[in-house]
Amino acid sequence: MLRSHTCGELRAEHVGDETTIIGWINAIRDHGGLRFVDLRDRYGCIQVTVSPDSLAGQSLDSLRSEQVLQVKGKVEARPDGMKNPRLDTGDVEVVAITATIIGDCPPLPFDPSGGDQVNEELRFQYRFIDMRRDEVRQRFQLRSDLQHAIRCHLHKQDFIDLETPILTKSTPEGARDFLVPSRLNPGEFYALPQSPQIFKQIFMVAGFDRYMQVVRCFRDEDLRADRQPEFTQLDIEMACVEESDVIALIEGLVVDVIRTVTGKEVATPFPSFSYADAMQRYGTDSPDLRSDLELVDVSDLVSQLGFKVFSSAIEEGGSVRAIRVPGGGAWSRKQIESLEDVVKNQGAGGLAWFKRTEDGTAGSISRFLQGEASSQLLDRVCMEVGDLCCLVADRSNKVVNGSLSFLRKELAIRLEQIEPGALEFCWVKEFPLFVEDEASGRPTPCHHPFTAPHPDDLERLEDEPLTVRALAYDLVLNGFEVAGGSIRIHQRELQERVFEAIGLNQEEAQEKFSFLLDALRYGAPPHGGIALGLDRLAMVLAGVDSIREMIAFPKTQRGTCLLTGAPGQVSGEQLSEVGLQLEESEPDESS
RNA sequence: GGGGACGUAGCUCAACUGGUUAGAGUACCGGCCUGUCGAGCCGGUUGUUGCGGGUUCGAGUCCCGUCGUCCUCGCCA
Repeated sequence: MLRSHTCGELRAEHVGDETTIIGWINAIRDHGGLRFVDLRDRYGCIQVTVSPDSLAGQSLDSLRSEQVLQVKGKVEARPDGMKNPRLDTGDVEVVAITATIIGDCPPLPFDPSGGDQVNEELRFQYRFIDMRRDEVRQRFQLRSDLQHAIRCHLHKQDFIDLETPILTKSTPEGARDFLVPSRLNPGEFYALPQSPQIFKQIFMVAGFDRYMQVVRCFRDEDLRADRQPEFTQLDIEMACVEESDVIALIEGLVVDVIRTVTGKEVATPFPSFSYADAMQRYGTDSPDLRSDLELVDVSDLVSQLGFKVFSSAIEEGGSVRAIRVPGGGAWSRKQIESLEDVVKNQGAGGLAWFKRTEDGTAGSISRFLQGEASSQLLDRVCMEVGDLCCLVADRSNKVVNGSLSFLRKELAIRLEQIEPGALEFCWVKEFPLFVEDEASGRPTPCHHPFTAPHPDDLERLEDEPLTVRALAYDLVLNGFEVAGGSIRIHQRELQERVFEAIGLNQEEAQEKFSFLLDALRYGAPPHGGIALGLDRLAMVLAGVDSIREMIAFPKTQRGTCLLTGAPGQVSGEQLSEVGLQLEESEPDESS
């Protein structure tokens, strides 16, 4: 070893010992003859003193931040009054006998002590420097601890960790696939997996009745703060289970690993909503329960108020819904009207509002608030004096829900309801099995085509497919979807009925999913599972608001890697080996 | 594909309604300094204002285009 100790481990008990340490120069305080050098590694930071008195005839110039320095010296107690209680190693210091720059470093492209304030572009371009920072190191330590705790927990419960292919087959539906050309089969392509869905079901047929894998997944879709084209899932599948078994397993797992990595206690069972309830009360299928604000449907009451925006929205099949803002009556007109942008961004025409005052109501729609309907409205929304009520009306319930769920988020922030460090889980269940595809008008799977229909709704599968609920469930944390799963179809006949409902005939289904359909014929047990977005969970636990912070080498919004420059061009030879030719990229002359 | 924000010294930012030689902190370089821990003191260097075009007597500032990063809608079974 080139070192005898790490920079974080020296304590008073080491005083008098000889030591050799290696670390990065965190800071230098130069007093002329005497220099203090803070040497840092993964484990901590220690003060080294370098002076002509201590150095064995060596002269040492040009020390600079982030050089890698090897110091041989003696551990000494710091003089009284010179100890640093903010450092774990602050009772001692290393007096250098020799000091050698073993990894030089030019002036830095950015100041690592600048925290997350530094331009993200630079941080990710020089990620090796960025990752030396404490905050960043701690995030990756947390992520590692999380994965370790998950594996321990599941290992103890008899789960087997199995791997699935990265080079696999493109399947229709779902997200866009990343494609990989096949040299041995010119003109044909592998796809990178969007998830190991079918493979894990095949494991169930094989009898590996408790499977887990921490696995990379790939989806070629546009990026977001919480979405990367490659991301990591904790993938789980279990045989001989019902929905409640999967839910119980995940609650136990999540509570255990969060306790292990953060020390926090999370109460179970988690609150649970049907999809319909979640949409009704929060306007979204991933409600953030850190806020207790709820939406209230007032369509039936406001249709009689004589306010045309409301009545015409309802006549056209839409709705009017409200959010009560406790204490919002104190907000200025300007503050309230700034909320309008939030709902307009989601397609709403505008924001209606009123305050309840001592002597009635005030605000944009108060002149319509008269009579019985008006007092019923105040009652239903539970308006008290000093409250504000925000309303959105639209012919599309989707717009009403969407805009109010965004408004709810904004209100929660303004009301300071979002407590730092809070972890509010909930389940959302009974998703629709299908949603209507806007282009074709055809039912298309809401989750994926192997999701089991709710047994109570089976008879409507052919005639009213859009009303059939699924045995599907999402786990939501602080408004982020962190896991999603379902009970799967394990009978080939039912699977064929579902394919039929989404417009896949037997031949097409056979062609696309023969490997699964065949497996289902050869003794498939009932099974179900879930996949948990590990980067996202880690992101919430770390208290950061970008998934990129939890990925060592993340992609930019345009899908490029700032460190490597990927994606890049390849040679003509490489292309021809895989039987590909690039289209001429000619300037667009469509004028 | 749509909407929005940003781009000024290595870094973080400033520069009013267009107006003198584009500033500050920090980093960097030089000098002083043997008990600092955000060390201190003195001095100094650093700019294609992302790029290209336009309007103007005059553009960091206004307009058009373009590139990059971020947020967001669509998209993400």
